[in-house]
Amino acid sequence: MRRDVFQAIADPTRRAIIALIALHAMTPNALAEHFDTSRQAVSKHLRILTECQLVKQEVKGREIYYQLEVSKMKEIDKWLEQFRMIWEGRFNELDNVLLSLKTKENES
Amino acid sequence: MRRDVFQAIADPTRRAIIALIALHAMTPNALAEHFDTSRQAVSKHLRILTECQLVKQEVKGREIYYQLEVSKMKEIDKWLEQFRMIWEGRFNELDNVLLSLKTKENES
DNA sequence: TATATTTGCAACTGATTGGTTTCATAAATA
DNA sequence: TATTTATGAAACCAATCAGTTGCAAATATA
Repeated sequence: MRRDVFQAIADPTRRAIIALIALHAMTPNALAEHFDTSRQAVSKHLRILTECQLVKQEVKGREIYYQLEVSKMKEIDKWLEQFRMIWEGRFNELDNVLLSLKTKENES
Repeated sequence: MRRDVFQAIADPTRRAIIALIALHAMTPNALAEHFDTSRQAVSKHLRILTECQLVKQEVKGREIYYQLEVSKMKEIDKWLEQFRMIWEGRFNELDNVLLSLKTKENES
């Protein structure tokens, strides 16, 4: 199943999970206490987040601590970059980005 | 129908539409030429983008020019802010943000 | 005025989503 | 060893999604 960072953060519960584990690693059980859904539902969200590498696991006995893969969050930031230039009125830099995007496109 | 910016950018076609109209306003017909889907499908995407105020329309005769509402893109940027502090290792600033988030929570 | 163009909307469809309940497995503990 | 705890996986379900085709309305053009 092809997982996508943008699809992963589309769900509000998953965004809340991300915000929680950004502070410190947490187990599924501990996470589930913060939500109205079942532990299994949280587990499914964690699977999706794992599939797109937004979180990583650290097994500790029978517990699994989930923590945020911060580097993956940068992908969203990277996508925003082009628009940030627009809203900051940095049109010259925008031209450069568009050029490099086009070059990449031709490469692939 | 409650529309959300994060849900809106979850779809790759919608992200492509956003990238296109970020450069200059476009009509649904012109946009549809860039995709393999029907004009009506693009129109549905535009409706979703309009509902969450990511795009705005400018009617010109029988044509409708869609353009990006850049300010709405900042919402994503705003959400990223807390994590950007983590990946930049600016933990002191992070503390301040978390504090203000908690204060806001108590206010509402 | 008759016709062509641009667009949005409605109805339908198969796939995906987020949730549930039930079960299996592995580790900790009595 | 028997039991409890922590977890993931499977099967199922209602709702939503992204696409389609067909249509209606409004504007431009012949």
